Amino acid sequence: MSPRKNSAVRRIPSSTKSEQRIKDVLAVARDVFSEVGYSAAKTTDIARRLGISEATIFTYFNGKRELCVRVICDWYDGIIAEIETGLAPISGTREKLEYLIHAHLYHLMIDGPGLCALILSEGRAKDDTFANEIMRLQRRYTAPMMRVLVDGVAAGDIRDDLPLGLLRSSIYGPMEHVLWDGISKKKVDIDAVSRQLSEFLWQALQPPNPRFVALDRLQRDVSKALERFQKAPMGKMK
Amino acid sequence: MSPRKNSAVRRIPSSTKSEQRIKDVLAVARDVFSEVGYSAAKTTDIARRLGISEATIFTYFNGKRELCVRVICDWYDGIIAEIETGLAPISGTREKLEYLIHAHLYHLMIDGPGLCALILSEGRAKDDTFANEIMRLQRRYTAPMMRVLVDGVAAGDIRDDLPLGLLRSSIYGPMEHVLWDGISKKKVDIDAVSRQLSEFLWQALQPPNPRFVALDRLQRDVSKALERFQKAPMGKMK
Amino acid sequence: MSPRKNSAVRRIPSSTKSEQRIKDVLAVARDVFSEVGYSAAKTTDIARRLGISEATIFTYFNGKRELCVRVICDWYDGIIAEIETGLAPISGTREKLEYLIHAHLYHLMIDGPGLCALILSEGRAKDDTFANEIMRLQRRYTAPMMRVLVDGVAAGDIRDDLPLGLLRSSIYGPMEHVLWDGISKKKVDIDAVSRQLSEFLWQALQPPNPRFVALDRLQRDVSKALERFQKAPMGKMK
Amino acid sequence: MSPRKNSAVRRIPSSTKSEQRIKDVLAVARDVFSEVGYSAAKTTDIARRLGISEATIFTYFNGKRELCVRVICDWYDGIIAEIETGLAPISGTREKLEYLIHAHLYHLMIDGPGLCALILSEGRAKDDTFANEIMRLQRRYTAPMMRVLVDGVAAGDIRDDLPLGLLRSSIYGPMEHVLWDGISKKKVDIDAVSRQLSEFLWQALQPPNPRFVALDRLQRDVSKALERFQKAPMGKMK
DNA sequence: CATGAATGAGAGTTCATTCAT
DNA sequence: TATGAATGAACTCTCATTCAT
Repeated sequence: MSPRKNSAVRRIPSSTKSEQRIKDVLAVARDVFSEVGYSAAKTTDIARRLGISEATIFTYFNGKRELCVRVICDWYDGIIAEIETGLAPISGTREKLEYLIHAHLYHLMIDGPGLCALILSEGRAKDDTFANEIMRLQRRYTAPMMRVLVDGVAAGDIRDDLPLGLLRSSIYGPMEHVLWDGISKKKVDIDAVSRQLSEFLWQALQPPNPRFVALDRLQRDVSKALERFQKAPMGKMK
Repeated sequence: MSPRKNSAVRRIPSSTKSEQRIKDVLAVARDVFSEVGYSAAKTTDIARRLGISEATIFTYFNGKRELCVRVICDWYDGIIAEIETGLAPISGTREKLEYLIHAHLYHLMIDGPGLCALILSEGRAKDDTFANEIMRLQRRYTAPMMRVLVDGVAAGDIRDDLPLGLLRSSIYGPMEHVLWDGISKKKVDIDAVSRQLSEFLWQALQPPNPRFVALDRLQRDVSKALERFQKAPMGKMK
Repeated sequence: MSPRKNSAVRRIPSSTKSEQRIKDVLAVARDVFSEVGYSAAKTTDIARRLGISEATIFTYFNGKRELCVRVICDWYDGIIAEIETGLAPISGTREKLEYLIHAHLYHLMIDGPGLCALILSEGRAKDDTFANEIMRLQRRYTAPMMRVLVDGVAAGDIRDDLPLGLLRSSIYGPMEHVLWDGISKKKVDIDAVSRQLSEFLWQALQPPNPRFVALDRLQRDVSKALERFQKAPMGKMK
Repeated sequence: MSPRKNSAVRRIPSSTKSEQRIKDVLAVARDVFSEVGYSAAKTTDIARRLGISEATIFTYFNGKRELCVRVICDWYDGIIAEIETGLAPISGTREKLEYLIHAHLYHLMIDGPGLCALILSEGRAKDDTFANEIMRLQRRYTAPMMRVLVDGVAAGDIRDDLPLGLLRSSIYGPMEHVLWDGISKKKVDIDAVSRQLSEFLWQALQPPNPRFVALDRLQRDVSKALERFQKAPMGKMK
């Protein structure tokens, strides 16, 4: 707790004023990182936008990297809180799913693709102690959705024949793509897309009607058999 | 194919030896870019791994950017060719879908997520002429899948009540996520996952049984009504 | 004078200390550019002579080019001011001419031929926005002389049968050559040379005595006629 | 004479074919050096224009510098020869002067300002053994003009009260300026300019009429005296 | 003799970071 | 506490030059 200088701890200030400074810096840093990505972001730029000296930033943060981590963490924290709050009063598996989809699209759309890309690219920085931090947050972030799925499975609303991880990927994956598309296009109608997507996914998440599955299986087998037959040599069939 | 002519025309290598060099450089460059991303990749590093001088790299490529573009293009070209070849003899909407899913997972799994992230993050370089190149390739890459979807819709195999773009996102999105997960884990059973995923997606892609949809609607409406009722003030109903 | 705003805006130094640094850098840069010319000058060298880091130079100037421009501009500015001040109290066309000649030789002799050559060779940098700057300064620099010539012509002190541009060249040209010679030789007696040169030029600038001109013309015509006659074939003149 | 490799001598080839090669290289090199100056000229560029390998150039010349020297020397040699030939049949001091002025302007105008600047800037390369070479050529180049001046003085056509060096500078200086101006402007009418310039200079070169000189002196003295008088304090003149 | 290929030795520039004040 | 000033350490890219073939 005594003031060290060599390694990690340096953040001494704690007054109210300082806290405000930190918030200001984080806010601007978020903008900058979002706009241009981690490596193209310049501390000079952040300082200039704030109208303060570059050195001041380093008074509060141990470096660009740490600053970036804080930005990402704060962003996650905020969204997680909001989503959890919003989810609480909702009941019904499908309703919850739709809410989560809408919320995800909404927040990422608002905060822009910059942060999204930032997290994606910076999430993998091999050597780093800070990829962990992000992973932890990601787990926390997806936790509500996972609970919805688990509960849905337990209640029989959701099929139990596929691994949960795959389901999760099948929900968040499309959304990321949609967001990605959204960058180039003018606008994405979030309400419409989230409704369509949740319908699409809901259909996929239904416990498959065994009859249908069997039929489907039959159709495929017959089809394959037929194909094999047609390709077979016509040879000596006397 | 023909000796490059597009940009500031450096020297003009074309012999067998040169071509080998180019291949070598591209191979190593692909590794490096995949591992650390565009801006963290150092030409120094590429040269050192090859055991050649940095200058040699610049003899064959007009700069880091061009090198990176070539890496990405070559990678795409290779995969596109393979996938198109593999798809040709397959018939049946569902079979084609499954093949494409499997192929996508397979190739990206092999080449690692690095390239994937590379393309994703470098695809958005605001000002650049080279985002175009990537976009073109991406379109070419997804073309077969799009054709399968279109044909499937025409044949009545696939629902026509959702925009094609959303379907595309709903197919490639999950795969990306799966691949992303695959990095941390040791191994992903590609065969299993692609089977599961295509089943999941197939169910979602079915033209919804009108009866089911209606039932679903009914269930939701009743559910909501019930909820509203339960939340209503119990007040003066004597 | 005000904090620079023109180009890509690096940091914004303005205190007394910074101004001193800027002056120091400019002084050394002037030396280096003068000694070896623009492209042979190395920023490393400038930094080493100052005993500072190369990076420090780039803190104050946006690049080698800008630095060079500043050097040239400052040099011009200084001399222009001095010359204009010195010229003011002088009256008489011939006296003004002699003063300007002396001042030009004096300043350029002191500052060495390096800067002269620098301006000459860098003045023509085809594509550049900075050739303009130099042209503007050159016009300002020669303005006093031009006024003297114009006034002299008006007053009848100076001949009006030759284009002003030619007169200007005929005045500055010899001086440049004299300076050029001055490099190799140890010393040039500026006072003597400027007296001789102004006498020489004064004679040339006189409105030519029509009588003399006519005589001169006659002499030449006769001379030519004679020559033609002597070269003519002696043939059949019996 | 045995083949060395370490130092200067390397030019082994001497067949007719080789000589052609050398000429070709020199021709192209002249173009390139003229166009962009010494340091911006690239051996690559020269080679490419010739359609040969860079290495070939180095087979014939020991380096860029040497190549440049050869270009300059050859250029001087050519012009010197032409001028001397052209001068021979001309008689009359003034006629000779006019011829030399015209020839100088003509050749430098044709070969462009590039070579001119090249010589000017490269003439001063402090350490170099090759500035000498150029100086020697320059002396040879101006020799005819010097002889004209000397003879003119002897014949009483040209004033003898000024140092020859000054006269030379007063002749070549204006021409250089005129050429320099000629770059920016579209065209210079060489015939007109050389006529005007030689008239101007001729008047300046005349032995000054002693009567005129005396008058001039008188005028100046009186003028100065007057001025002094006017500036004098008006004080106690009772 | 000509050259394809490779490179050493820098050049200018950038930027996160430090530190005395 | 806040900062003006300075910089070390890299980075991408250039080019005259060499040398085995």
